[in-house]
Formats: sequence, C-alpha cells, structure tokens
Amino acid sequence: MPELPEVEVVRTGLASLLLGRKVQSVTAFRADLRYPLPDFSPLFEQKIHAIRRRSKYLLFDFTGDTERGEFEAQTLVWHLGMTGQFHVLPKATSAGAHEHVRFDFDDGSSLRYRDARRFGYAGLMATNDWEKHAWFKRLGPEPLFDEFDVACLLAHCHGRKAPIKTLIMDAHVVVGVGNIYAAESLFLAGIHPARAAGRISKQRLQALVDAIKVTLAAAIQAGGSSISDFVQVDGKPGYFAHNFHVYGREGEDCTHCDAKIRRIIQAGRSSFYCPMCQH
DNA sequence: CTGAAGACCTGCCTGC
DNA sequence: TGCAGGCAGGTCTTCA
Repeated sequence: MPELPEVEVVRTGLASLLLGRKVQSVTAFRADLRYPLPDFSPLFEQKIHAIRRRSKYLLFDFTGDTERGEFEAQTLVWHLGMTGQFHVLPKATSAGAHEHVRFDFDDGSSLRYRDARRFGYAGLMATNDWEKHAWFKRLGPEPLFDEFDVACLLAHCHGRKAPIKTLIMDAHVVVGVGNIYAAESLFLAGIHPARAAGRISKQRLQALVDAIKVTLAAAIQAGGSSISDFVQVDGKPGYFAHNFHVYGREGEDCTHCDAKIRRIIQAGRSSFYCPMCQH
C-alpha cells in the first residue's frame, strides 16, 4: 500500500481518532509478520499521546504513566510493508481477513492491523532513543523538509553510475520516495529513469528535488493514492491515482506530447516514462 | 565500496 | 471452469 504520502494520510487519520486513548489490551493473532512481533505488554494502561512519522514508519508515542506507576516512555514503531492497513473500529466488530494484531482502548474502540502479504513489521522501543535503532540510524532526510535540497542530492549522485530512479528510491539518499512517486517525479523533472545519476546537471537535479516535493505534497493533499488496496483509516479511498502522468500507463498517450508511455524493468521493478519528454 | 538480483508472502488479473 | 504465470506500493541480504 504505502509510500510516504499514504503513510502520512494514515498518520493523520489515526491521530484524529486515537490521541488520549488508553490501551486496555493487545492481542497478536500470530507471533510474527516480517519479523517477530514485540511483547506488547508494556503498553497496558498507557495512553497514546502523539502519533508521528519518520520515513514510512509510523511512531506511536505512549505516556509511560499508568495507575501502576511510572514507566520509561515507549514508542511503538510500525512499518506497513506493502499491504499493511490500520482501521479503527468498535471493539465488537469481528476480525477481518488477515487481521494480525488488535489494540483495545478504554473508549470502546479498537485499532486493527491487517496485512495480507505480511511484509509489515513492528517494534517497541524507548521514546528517547528510537532514532538509534538500526531501522532509523542511517536514513536520509525527509523529502519535504529543507534538509533535502540539491546540494544533498548532488553529493549522493556524484560519480554514481546507478540509474537516477534507483538512487532516489534509496532511503539512505532520501526517504519516502517509492516506485510510484519516483516515476511521477522523474516525469515532472523531464529526466529519464535509466539516466546515470552522476551524469545529470545540478540544474536538472534541482528540478528533480522540486518535483519530488511537489509530487509528494500533492499526493498528501489528495489523501494518498488509490492504487489497488489503499484505503484511509475510515475506509475511504485515496484519490491521487487520478493524477498519474506515467505510473501504470504503459502504451497510453503521454499527457504532454504525442508519444506513448513506456515500461522498463529496473532493479526488478517496473518503471514508466515518456520517451519524448524524459531524457 | 558499488550495483544487480533474489528473498520474504499472498492475492489478483490475464491468458490459455 | 481451472490453472499457470506474471505482477503488485518495501526493504533487506547476498553475490559478483
């Protein structure tokens, strides 16, 4: 399901429903997803006081403050993989297909995690040092922050023969750019996805930085992409798919010229581009 | 170090 | 209708 915009839309939806909720119980219906699930028992009686995002990870911050006493504040880290979904439903609602974990709260609601392919994963870590965890310590900048700029991208591209598309999808370079938005950003910037990263001018890399920011921001604004099974927390679909210029449009007309959109395989993934507009 | 390929797992669509 | 094959948004590991 998710690239950065989808995760951000899920984060907003969950925050609107779950802040201040106290955990009554957590049930895991299996021992692992991609990795073994953590022991959730430290979260018992704790309240969610913030829901944040870093890269494509959701971070649920708990208070550490319960009737049993004070505990070190914990952060529940969750990655949705390809098909993970969170839904907030009344406790009485029966489990759906592929529902692997549920959190029951004090107000009668429950948070359900569903994930058909089980590429998702979760971890529980101390709030004051989650950034030191292996999942985070080598991540690149957030694409929508000022820290991601042309100087940063240029430094990673220098001397690299790897295709630019592979490079912008590398989380050590910049986080959150997945297969869909990489394709869309490269189209906007007029850069061919197979072009060697080290052979692109600073000016064109600047255009790419701008295109990534514009593309991701527009997708968040639109409520995420409705590709396949992406749904928001309340079950409504995202709408960004209606705005795709190249992704999933092999053989169709380019939106800017008379050429047909092409598909190639890079690093085992489909890449879509316009042979006239991108070089 | 770099870059490519395979691995994880299930569902859905296409074509025979 | 049934079934094989290809494909899917992400990351991590392995190999040359």
